[in-house]
Amino acid sequence: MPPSPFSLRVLAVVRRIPPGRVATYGDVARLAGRPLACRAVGTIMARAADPNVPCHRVVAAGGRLGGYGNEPALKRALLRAERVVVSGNRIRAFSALRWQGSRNS
DNA sequence: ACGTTGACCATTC
DNA sequence: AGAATGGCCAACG
Repeated sequence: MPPSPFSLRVLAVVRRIPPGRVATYGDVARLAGRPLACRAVGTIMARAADPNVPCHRVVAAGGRLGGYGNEPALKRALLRAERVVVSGNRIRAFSALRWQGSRNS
């Protein structure tokens, strides 16, 4: 079934997240034009099968890892692979790594 | 720190 | 069409 425009918007935003940086579901929702659609972003991510979208760079608020479809440990590993230091369920220097799109990429 | 509650949105049943 | 679900978020108790 064809994805909704908002889904594509969300995917587009996530695609723009630079390596080594992260964004929260809320941020992605905001950048996608629906500041309150944080949940929808989760749903879209969970169902999105687009390999171009590094959904592992999308984390929960407060620097928490959030979840991941099948393997949450994989998300952690992927982030670590991009120099993002993850401690337990939390990201170190999250505030610094957080990409809000309004800054320089 | 933890569970609950309210709110918002897309997708799936 | 209506209800339930989900990788949420923030506020409250």
